[in-house]
Amino acid sequence: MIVTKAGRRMFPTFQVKLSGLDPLADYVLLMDFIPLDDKRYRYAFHSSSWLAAGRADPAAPGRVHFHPDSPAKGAQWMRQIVSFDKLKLTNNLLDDNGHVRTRPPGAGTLTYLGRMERGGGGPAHLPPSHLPPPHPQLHAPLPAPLPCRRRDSERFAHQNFKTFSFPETQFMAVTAYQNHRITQLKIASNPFAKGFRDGDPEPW
Amino acid sequence: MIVTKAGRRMFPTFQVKLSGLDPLADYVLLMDFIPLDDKRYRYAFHSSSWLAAGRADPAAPGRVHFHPDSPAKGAQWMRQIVSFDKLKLTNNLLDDNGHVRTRPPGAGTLTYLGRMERGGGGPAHLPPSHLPPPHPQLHAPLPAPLPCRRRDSERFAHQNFKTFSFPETQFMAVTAYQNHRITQLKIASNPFAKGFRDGDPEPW
DNA sequence: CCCTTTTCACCTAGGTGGTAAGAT
DNA sequence: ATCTTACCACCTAGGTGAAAAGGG
Repeated sequence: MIVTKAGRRMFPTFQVKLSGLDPLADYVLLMDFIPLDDKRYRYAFHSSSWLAAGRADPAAPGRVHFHPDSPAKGAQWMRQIVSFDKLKLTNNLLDDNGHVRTRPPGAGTLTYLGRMERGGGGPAHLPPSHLPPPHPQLHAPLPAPLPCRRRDSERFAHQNFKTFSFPETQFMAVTAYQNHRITQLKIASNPFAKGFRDGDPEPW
Repeated sequence: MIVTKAGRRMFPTFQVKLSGLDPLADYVLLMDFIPLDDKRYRYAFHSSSWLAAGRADPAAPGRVHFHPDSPAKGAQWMRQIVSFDKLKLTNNLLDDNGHVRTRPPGAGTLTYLGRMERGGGGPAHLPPSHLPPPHPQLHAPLPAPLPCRRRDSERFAHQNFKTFSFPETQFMAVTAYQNHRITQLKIASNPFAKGFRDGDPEPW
């Protein structure tokens, strides 16, 4: 994924379909990102692969992205696919513009994973001792006590929530694409990059 | 205001600054429109004025527009000006696309007034016997019982809310502008109509 | 040298009133 | 005759990767 100072959307967007919620209970849905390890990577063009190259910067505080519809009833969340298309990735440690979200310090080459959470919110980032998680898993949200709106929610943490992560959502965070095939895949599939397409439609 | 089948934004946007709320309580903010009378109007070009011309269609059920940030804490509402810029006016009696909102039946010439409400929501339209209100007033919201999210809120009505209306927010709903000076005012002030401006900037 | 930031042309997405055609 | 709809050119607003410029 491209990461910028102003914040860049993920593509494709992280989307989930929820089931098993209490239709009448209120839920807050949120997402954060966990480094798969504490290494820094470098792309080796000759072998077309990522090579470990030193340690990553010390654990960034790790921010949390609340789904804008939070809080909402379980019935509302389950009605249709929940899309985190407003989420943006940034490498700016300061600037916390509204929905702009997490990424680690300087190096643009850490492996990340979308993690969806629930509950009061809070510093949902796992303590460094938990890293790296062997296999990212996806967990699902639970009902919460009612007074939970954004800010207020951030007090409660690590209680009454389930976390889910998906291995297939791993990605490399970069400030510029390293692999030309990734670039072409994005150009071919992201509507906003249509201006860079040439010729043959949709072989993806 | 122009009113279309697909829904048209108001311009200028209805905005309010709130004070006196309980910072920690949850509030739902909503808005609806009340005909100033039950007459139908026709624009007389020769006198440049609106003339009453028969009765309006029977009271349309009158829909309600919930501010998208609802519910939120009083502190959140008071932090900055609350803008209803997502609100749209429509003359389509059926089609209730998300945020699209009220307007009466056929005639595009009724006088309306933005009315902001609070509480469970519900059929906030006043019964016909209350029409026309002599002078539209603006009322302010009150704290509500917690489980209030959109749909669920619509059960509760006429309880625990205050209504405010402003005389200066009266307008004529039309399907096409009748008064050329209104057209020019909109073109001069609405950024999206910049394409129709010619020459001199901002004499408004 | 490698990585990041800035700027840009080119898109998507959607809000304007004008205009002509349609509806009653 | 009057009101409404559908379509249009022209905007705002913002999401793309490319390319050039900047920084350690």
